[in-house]
Amino acid sequence: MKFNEKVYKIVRQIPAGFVMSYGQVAALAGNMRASRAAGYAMYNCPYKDIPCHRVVYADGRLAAEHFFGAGRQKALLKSEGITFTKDGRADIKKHRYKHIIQLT
DNA sequence: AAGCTGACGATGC
DNA sequence: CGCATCGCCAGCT
Repeated sequence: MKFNEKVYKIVRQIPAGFVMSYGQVAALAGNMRASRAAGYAMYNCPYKDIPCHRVVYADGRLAAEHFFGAGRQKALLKSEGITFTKDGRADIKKHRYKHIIQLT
């Protein structure tokens, strides 16, 4: 299975109300340093059932508005219960999903 | 087969 | 704390 496929399966299993960093996804996909590759995988976005909006930067920042539209990702996350700091970052400290994810 | 690219992350200043 | 730089890895051309 390709790295990208793993990434998709992982991201797809992130429950609403939680977020994961690209690096976290990459780690679960097999390579802790492949955060960029994980982002590349998201860029492909082959399936629409992938909650790619729940994947954020390690520091809680959201992806560039260019991909989701102005404030789109933030709105989605907020609607799922994610809280934000005044800096505009997702409160990843509280909502980071740290459970094991199955790749099957 | 080789090089280029990018939804990243850690460090340095 | 914000900005700049370097290093990383998988995929694409």
